[in-house]
Amino acid sequence: MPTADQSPLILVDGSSYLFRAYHVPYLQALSTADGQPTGAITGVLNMIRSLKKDYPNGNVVVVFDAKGKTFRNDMYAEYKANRPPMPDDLRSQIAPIHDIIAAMGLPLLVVEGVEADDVIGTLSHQATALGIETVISTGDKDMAQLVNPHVRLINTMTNVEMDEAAVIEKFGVRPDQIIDYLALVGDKVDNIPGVDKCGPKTAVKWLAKYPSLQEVMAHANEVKGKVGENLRSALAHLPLSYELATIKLDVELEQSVTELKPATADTETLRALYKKYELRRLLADLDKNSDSDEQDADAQDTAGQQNSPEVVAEYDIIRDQASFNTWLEKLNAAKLFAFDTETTSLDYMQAKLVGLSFCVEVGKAAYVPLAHDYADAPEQLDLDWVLAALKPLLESDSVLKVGQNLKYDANVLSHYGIAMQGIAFDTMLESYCLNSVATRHNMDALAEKYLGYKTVHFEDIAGKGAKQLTFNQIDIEKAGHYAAEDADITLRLHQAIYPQLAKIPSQLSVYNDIEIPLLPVLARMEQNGVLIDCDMLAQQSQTIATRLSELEIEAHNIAGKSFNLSSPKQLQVILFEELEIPVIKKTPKGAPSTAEEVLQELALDYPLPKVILENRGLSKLKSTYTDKLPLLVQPKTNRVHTSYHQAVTATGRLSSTDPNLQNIPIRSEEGRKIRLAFIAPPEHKIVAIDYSQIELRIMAHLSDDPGLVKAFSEGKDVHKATAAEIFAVPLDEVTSDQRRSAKAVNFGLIYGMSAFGLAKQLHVPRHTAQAYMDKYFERYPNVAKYMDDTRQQASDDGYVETLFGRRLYLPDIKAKNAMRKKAAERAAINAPMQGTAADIIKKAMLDVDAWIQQQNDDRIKMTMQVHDELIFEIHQDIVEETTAAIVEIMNNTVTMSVPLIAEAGVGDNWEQAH
DNA sequence: CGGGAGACGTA
DNA sequence: GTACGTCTCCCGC
Repeated sequence: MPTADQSPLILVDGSSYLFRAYHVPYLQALSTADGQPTGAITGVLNMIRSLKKDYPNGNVVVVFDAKGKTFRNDMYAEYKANRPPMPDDLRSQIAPIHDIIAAMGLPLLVVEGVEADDVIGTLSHQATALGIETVISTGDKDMAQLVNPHVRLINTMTNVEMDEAAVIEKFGVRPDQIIDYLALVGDKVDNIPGVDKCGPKTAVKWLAKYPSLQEVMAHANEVKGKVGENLRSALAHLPLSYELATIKLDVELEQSVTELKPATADTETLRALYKKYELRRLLADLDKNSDSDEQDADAQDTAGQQNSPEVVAEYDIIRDQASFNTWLEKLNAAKLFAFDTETTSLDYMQAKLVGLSFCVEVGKAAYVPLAHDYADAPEQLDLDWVLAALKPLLESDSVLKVGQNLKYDANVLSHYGIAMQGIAFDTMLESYCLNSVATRHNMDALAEKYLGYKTVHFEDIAGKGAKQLTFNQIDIEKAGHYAAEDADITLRLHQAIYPQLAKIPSQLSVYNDIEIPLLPVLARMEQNGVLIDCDMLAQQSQTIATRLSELEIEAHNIAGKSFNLSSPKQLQVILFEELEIPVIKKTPKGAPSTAEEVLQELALDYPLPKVILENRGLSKLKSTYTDKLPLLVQPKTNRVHTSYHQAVTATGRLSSTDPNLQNIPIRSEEGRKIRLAFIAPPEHKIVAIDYSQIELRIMAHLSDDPGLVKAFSEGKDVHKATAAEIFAVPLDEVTSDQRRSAKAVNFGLIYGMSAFGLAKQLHVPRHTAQAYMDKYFERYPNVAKYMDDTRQQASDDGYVETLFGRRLYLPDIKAKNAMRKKAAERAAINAPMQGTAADIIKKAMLDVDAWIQQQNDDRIKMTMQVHDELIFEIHQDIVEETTAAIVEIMNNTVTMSVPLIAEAGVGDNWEQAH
């Protein structure tokens, strides 16, 4: 039985047929006895009927233009200005058509502000992304721009089908050149200006010589004769014509393509409507077929419940060349397939490939075991042979892949000489962009949330703990089911999540324009790794160890007994019970706190806290950094390779683990020394470039506060400027203490602070902190307004957004618990700033990486990202010009109402580079 | 052996 | 006051 996913999508351009049917002479004559014209109704309905006959499996969706102006009128007031208003006898037929289509149970879309073309473009674009075949039924030649291997046109009135080859035959240009063609030729009816005297022949001639409108325009001077002059004088308006001729692919729709499913026909309403409009043939059909029609509708409805976990799965385990070749052909023919690797380790640097799984069509997946090596493991296909056969496919840009965390698979495959391309979709990132906090984004959680399906867990087949097997030790049958299911589930998840994402253009663009392109960039950075001076760290560990034992003896002496300095619980007893030191603060669970700030304060009056503080700081440094980092050096590369996690944080930041390179010490003197061990290879320099005050600049931009914008635009020291405002003193009389307070206020604002929090931070009374804040909001009123608006938006919509439309949902914003609600409000204030900063540096990474790729010079490597900072290794011979170029790219990544400033440091190690 | 608590490293 | 990851201790399985 064919699954729902195979049924083609039939998009009907209702408006195009409406006009054409209206002008057909024999239809014009039709009307009801009381004079209501019905020719257009009949024409459109006949056409839908014939489509349903030609595509019995088809999922028919009908789209009409909405009344009123569209965005094209905003772009160009003259758009369609020559069109006469719609005749009344046509207008009166629209509502009946809509009613009848609705009663038939067909999805009907009428979207204001755009044309039917744009809705169709968007739906066909979504369908292509999901691997769904699409047929667009239209009489409009402009739609030829939408044709691709999976989208074709059918003119139902002439019965002419048009695929890519047919477009080339009819127009003489490829589908992707149709917009260029239309812009050059222009359109009298729609009032789109082209090039005078340039008709189809000339446009084709030009586009054969130069591949795009842009190129034609670039070479306008080479075109001779009168038409050449016309081309040159059209240069100014051609971009507009191009825009007007471009069908939108990202219209915001209430329902995504997979949600548009037929409902059961409302036979009674349909009968009444057919009677009313005297559509005798349709009425006769309805009575004749009423039973079977309803059955059809039911059958379609059931099939429409996609992603049902009940669908019988066919999982192949491929161990012979013939079956493999059959699958290879399937993959080659597919526009999109899901893909997963099975390996021996979660660590992409250590992982050895054990098998591969694929899925082209939901419910049908294959596992290719390659390196199962338990006793009695059956013979498997040769790993090198399989990889060689798959290499062209995996490296093809035009065969699209979907996976779950493909960065991992790409990293593993890179060690087998395969540079994956065509990474088009990643379900982990889809879920993350849709809602970063609704769920974790691992496959098990996604399958449960989006498919209601419990997957086989790795632990179910491998066991857990020290006895856990690695994948190569697992029985091929068990492993095959698990692995094939992973590929199958991945495709199902994609079909479930992507359409939801596609409904919101800004979220789709965060996915398509930031996260997906960032994936290979992060993979490259991870592969690059960073160079560590292990000897230096070992020496530091030695020094710290000596000091730690001194401190331990000292602490035991003061306490009068031996205890574990790193046990907060034992320390509590010593400090607050035995030494009877007063309790300053309690932990959330109610125990007396021994946190740093408490010990700092106690250190003024007692000797032990000071010793503990130094001990804690040093033991953290030793265990987390000086001892640990050398253990993480990969023998293969002699470098440390972190993992950047792209789907972890609520706000859009990256995170880093194994090791976390984003919390290497910098604040304390001893801590900073660890950065001395982050070194450059011979003849290279470490270059660190960070965005100065990026979050405050974003606050200035988002709030559009004149005072704050001015301070940044004039390149002032913004904390000093803030101090001058708060304390009402001239700029050059601001004391360092005032500047420090102002800085705390600025940071506090980014964190959604209260006067209480500020008071604690600054060690001033609450009313003093309140006075600072009042004064601040008085001097920067738009900041106050922005904060209020943000809180309001969070409360109204349940989410806040970054400048680029990345959303953070805040379910707690409606919490009954006041603490949680307040916390959600602070997160709401912080997220747009932290998140926009994350978006910006991600975009900068894309730009910088693209530039580095273009240089094609392996003396330039991007190695780390630390939220507002990028770190590079650059050869000493080119360090100056390369650094300048990267700074320039980072400064111009986005344009805001305040300048974005990147500052570079160069050195032999990370410490020097600061 | 797993996981919570408490502490502390970063932006 | 925001956002993270990792360490140790220590309880309970």
